Amino acid sequence: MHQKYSFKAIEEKWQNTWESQGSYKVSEVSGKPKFYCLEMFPYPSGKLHMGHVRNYSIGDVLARFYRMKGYQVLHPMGWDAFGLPAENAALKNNIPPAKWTWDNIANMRSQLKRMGISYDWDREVASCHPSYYKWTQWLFLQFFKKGLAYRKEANVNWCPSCQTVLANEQVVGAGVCERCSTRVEKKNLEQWFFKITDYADRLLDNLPKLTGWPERVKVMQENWIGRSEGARVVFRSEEGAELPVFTTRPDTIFGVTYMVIAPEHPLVEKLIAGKPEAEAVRSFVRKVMDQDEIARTAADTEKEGVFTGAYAINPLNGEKVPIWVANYVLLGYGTGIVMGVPAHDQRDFEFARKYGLPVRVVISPEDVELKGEELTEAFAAEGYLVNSGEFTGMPSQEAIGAVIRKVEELGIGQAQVNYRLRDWLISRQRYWGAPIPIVYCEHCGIVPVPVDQLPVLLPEDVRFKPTGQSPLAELADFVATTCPTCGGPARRETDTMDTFVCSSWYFLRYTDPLNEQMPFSREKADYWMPVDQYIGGIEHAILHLMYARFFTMVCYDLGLVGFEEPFTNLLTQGMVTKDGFKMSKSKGNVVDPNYIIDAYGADTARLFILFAAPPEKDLEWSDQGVEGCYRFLNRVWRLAVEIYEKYLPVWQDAATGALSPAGLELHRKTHSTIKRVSEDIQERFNFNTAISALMELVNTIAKYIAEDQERSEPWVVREALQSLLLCLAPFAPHITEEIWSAFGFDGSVHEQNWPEFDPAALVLDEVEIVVQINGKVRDRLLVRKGISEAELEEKVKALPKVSEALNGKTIRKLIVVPEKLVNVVIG
RNA sequence: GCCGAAGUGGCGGAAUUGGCAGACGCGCUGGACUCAAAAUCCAGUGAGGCUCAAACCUCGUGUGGGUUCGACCCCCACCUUCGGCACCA
Repeated sequence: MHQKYSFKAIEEKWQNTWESQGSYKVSEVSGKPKFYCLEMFPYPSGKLHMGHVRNYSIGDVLARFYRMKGYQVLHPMGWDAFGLPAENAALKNNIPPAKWTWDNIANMRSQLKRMGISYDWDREVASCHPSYYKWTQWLFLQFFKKGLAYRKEANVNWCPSCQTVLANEQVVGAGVCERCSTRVEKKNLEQWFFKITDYADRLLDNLPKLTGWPERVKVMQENWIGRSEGARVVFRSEEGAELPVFTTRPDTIFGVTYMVIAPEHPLVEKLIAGKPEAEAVRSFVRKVMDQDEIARTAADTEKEGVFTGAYAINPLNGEKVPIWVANYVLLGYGTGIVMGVPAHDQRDFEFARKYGLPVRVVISPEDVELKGEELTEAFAAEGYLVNSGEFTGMPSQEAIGAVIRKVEELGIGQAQVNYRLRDWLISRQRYWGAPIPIVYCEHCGIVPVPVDQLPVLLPEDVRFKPTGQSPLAELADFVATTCPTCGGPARRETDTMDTFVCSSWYFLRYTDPLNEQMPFSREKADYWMPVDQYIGGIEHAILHLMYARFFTMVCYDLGLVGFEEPFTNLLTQGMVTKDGFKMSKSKGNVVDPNYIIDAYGADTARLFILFAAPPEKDLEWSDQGVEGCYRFLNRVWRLAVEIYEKYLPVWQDAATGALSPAGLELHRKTHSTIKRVSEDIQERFNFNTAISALMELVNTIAKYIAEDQERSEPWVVREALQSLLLCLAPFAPHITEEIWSAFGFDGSVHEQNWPEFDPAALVLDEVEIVVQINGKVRDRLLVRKGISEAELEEKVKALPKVSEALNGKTIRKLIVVPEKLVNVVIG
């Protein structure tokens, strides 16, 4: 063995060997358990960043671990390759987006290879390749056939910087674009949508079954879906126009003192027709519409409204109440009309007080009488009905059902569930995406491109000007086509699909990446799926993770797969920060993975990033911490060299005779380390503590060989070294492979069975008992294992510390925790 | 405002879930090796008190209470930080 740890030579050597031997290629094997380990595929921005390094290091530990555990491990990598940066780069540098993207992919692929991640590169996919987006388009057509892809005009989010529309999920924070943080505007446009709302219930109901998902991700999805149960009740205006409302509190219907309609509601014009208030209402509506959507929907925006001059009739008590228009009612939720119950809804309360509308109490707590005029805030809790006709006296829970039955009887309403979730807007007015496979024909209307004409290829000779229209629209050759149905002249859809569509099914393609007949075969998908461990950033908690679930459910309904949920276990890794901030160019705190690999090697980079923090937490980058990990690997190397020189000539496989105390301790440490590392990887994902256990083992081995003069029990050292290499292999694959091979051990370290610990090795003859007096540690006692409780108590009582503390007082109580602790309670 | 997560040495973090707080690593201090430095190795390292030294004692896991023989861990109230949602009827 070389005296020096030459990481560069070692890493290159083994990466080449693994590649030429196809070490990580995998196929289906019946009768062997499978493990699908998946990291979120990256956008090919050009360079790996530390977040990627962290993501893929975590995945690789698991992939290598489960391989050693005897699983068929599917561990693929690919590229989420459509998207705006390619177009922006094209504009800036005059490079075609395709070239820019493929160059970036080549660059990042070679970086990943330098990391030594165990991917099956034969399964690599790129969402911008026609062999992939052909199937994205195919899936779109399946959605279309099922009525799950449709076109409609809607008031949609528009990012003026990206010059395209966005899905609701892509508007974040205070109404800014998820990509570029530009403030999003609203536009009325005709667009393509996926009917994700049809799946709202299933997306919600399955959440509790996802026991391997972090609670917070599930909560975020639950909030996003925003299910609320209530009733739809149709009020009527005096003139007879239907005014349906959605309410979660039908029990408060006798407390309605006014109605509110959203300013942009189409009924507004009808209501004010011929009324003296008409002009005032119109000018109010204009004012609200001019207001920024974001400002208008903020919770702290002042509630404002005007009376329309029209009245509605409460269908339950026949009462006539005024209809108002107000900014706090949104057209997009429920029916866009709200029944105003100021006594029992805080928003209605504020509005009513401002405009002097009556506040009528219809729900009362058990022992207090509320008075509308005296309330300072709405009473929104449950209680008993008052002033509510035949329902008076009912508890509100019961009344909800009773009122619903009543309106059903009257034929003016029914129970209804409402969702916050909106349909997914998927069309984008941009070039670098999968073309939507649709043709518009003057005679036949919207016509899907027949499957045998897929893919609709993305033309490459395109000029870029972000104009708010897809650049494809300017390509006459692309636009002009013939109708697949009637053969007449037709025009192609020029919008492309949201890149989140492409990433909603890539995990299925990995299971069968070369299939030319189908996006994937059901057989292969059912073999590998669901993903056993998915790893990625928390930023996808709603977006990608909900879309992917939706796609999988649709595929299930289409009979393409035999499972509804794609990801059994989800690990959301924390950010990599430096100086307390997320690494970013603008902050100037970026650490380049290339630099770290050049200076210390991939093994050190991987080890540090896994050691510095548990995976779910944010990780603060530390150059000194990297040094520490580099030192550790050097220590491992020197230790191996020393063992090679001193022990290799006297190796023995098996135990002979009884071990010395030091040998026994090393043996025990070896097995406790195996136990610890196995549990930390498999059950807790605590790679940091697994690594610290390995550091302890190295320290113990070093101490042992420094003191071992006779070398009469070399098998203990051999066992310790082999176990160390095997347990370290998933974290630092190159150095362990090199040492394993230098010692002439069989095959590749990565193809060995994961070591099993021997419980017998962990058994101690003697255990240290902590002795507490009144709960405070006062002494320790070494006793033989299996000592009787009575004998232990005697020994404890005999301790000088105990008699000293006793000093005339009595022992009140003696708590004994077997093999651990005795607490003497003195009083 | 609502929901959720987190607060432990100089720093990153341990404590396998109610039983020795601070594992492991970084940093720092002292020592060995060296002409010197780097590298490496050894020892020490929560705060305070007492002591020549050791022994020993007190305090200590965001704050204040509580439960318990015993609390970083459980309960109640609060503070701070970070995320998500936010006029959703």
